[in-house]
Amino acid sequence: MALKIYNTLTRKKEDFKPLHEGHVGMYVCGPTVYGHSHIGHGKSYVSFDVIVRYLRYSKYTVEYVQNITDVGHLLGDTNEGEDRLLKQSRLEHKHPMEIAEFYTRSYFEDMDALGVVRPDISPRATGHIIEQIEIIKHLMEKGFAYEVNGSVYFDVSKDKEYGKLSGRSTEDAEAGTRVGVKTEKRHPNDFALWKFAEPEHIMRWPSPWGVGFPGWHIECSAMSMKYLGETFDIHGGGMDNQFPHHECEIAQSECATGKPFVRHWIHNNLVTVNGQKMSKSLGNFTLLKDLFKKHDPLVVRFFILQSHYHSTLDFTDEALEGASKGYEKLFNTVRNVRAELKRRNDEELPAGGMTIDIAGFKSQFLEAMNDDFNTPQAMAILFEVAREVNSELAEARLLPNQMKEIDEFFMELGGTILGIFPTQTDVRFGDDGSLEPGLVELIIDLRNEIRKQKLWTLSDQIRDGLQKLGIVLEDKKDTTTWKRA
RNA sequence: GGCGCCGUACCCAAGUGGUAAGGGAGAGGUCUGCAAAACCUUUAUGCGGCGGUUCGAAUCCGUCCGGCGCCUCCA
Repeated sequence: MALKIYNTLTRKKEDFKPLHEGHVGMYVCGPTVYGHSHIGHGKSYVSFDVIVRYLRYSKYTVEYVQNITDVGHLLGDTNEGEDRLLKQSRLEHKHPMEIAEFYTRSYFEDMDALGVVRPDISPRATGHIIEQIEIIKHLMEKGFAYEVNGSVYFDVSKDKEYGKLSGRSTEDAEAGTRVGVKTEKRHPNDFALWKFAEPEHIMRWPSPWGVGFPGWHIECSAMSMKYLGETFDIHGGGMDNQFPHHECEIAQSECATGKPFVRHWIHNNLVTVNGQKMSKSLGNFTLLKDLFKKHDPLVVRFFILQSHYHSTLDFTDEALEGASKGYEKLFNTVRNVRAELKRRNDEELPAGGMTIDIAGFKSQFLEAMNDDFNTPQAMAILFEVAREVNSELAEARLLPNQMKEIDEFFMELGGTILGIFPTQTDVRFGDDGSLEPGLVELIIDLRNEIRKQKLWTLSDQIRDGLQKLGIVLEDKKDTTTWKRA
């Protein structure tokens, strides 16, 4: 079954066909680094991470580029706006580059925790000023841009296709423009490619039009095309960037090269908090670092993937609690299979007798993923398998080779593709190479001797004591398992 | 005003023409020294309301109601 992806450009689910067979060039708009990442970043980059992981699983070679915006762009295309990075640097009394560096590290820290695989290239906007100027020069030469007082603007009226992504005409946009705003632009929809720098503007570069800094949209065109070519396969980003950002990217890129810019546009939907829009201007955003204090980052990842990337996701305590319990249940199964496998690894038993159709479930899972990355559907499959496995496990009916097959199923689909299970040596598996597992197992053995003698008070005392240390014991039919709380 | 999205059980959430996945919570049961975990049963004759197309619609069309997003920085 072929992979289908919803394409914002055509508003249809399409068969995915890369430009060059077996290879995918993918660009996703990265963060502007002037603050810690919030749950919106989490949803966005986890969603695209699964897309990259799945493409790679599907045997594509993926070149994944995600920019770091370290130029603080103006709030709007007029001169009265304020540079966000500069504002933050003033607040923190640090050089803008130090601000950018600090929050870039913070960003990667949070993404690492969420299990997001790092992009192949994380280009910085400030490192590609020359490339940006080159595109602007082309646009000037071709008559798509004009200069006013040291700033350069894209002339929207010259681009007949402007509006094809967002589906809005320039007339529509004009009707919604506030009146009374003074501008040096010829048309309200024209956007800045290069801005003249006032003396107090710290981040500044020389250009053919004087000292200034690049406009907001041009960096993505410059960096994506530099690393992926003038036409590439997938461009992703948040729905809020569909207009004007991506519309402008298309305009300036296609007018500069005369070639189609992007084949598939993928937009992930936004996050709400308790039913309300989360935005910087409303100031109600939840930082990932704060959320991680209450929930395991992998639970957050699980929660995100439990809804489709194209749907809005409402962060409420109740929903997150539910996700946490669900994750615990699923992961318990994975952990128990692993533990049981380890315990009985040496047994030589005849194969066969497997009543769980692992191959069938696997193809159902892949079918869900092929249908525009339907992760909620895919995760439902994992739960169905877990239920059957738990059943068999409780009756001790599984043989080591069968458990191995189940373990591989979970690690491949839940681990490699969805990234919701940690790697095998993770502390969550109680197997991180420390002394602890051996000690706990020794205590369990001793306690089971005590239980044979029916010394319940003492055995409960041991269990409670371990509980306080964060070790949870579970007495099963003929064995006792443990996990970290 | 323009463009667009959504409305599925107490909560979260799949399902785009064939008779309602999955998770959480609740109820009952099994197992168990207890606890925990797990398993089984159960919880929407109905998918915002009303019309229409169809043998058949949560799914398509119309309309109304309700919620939201973009049009200004944001993933």
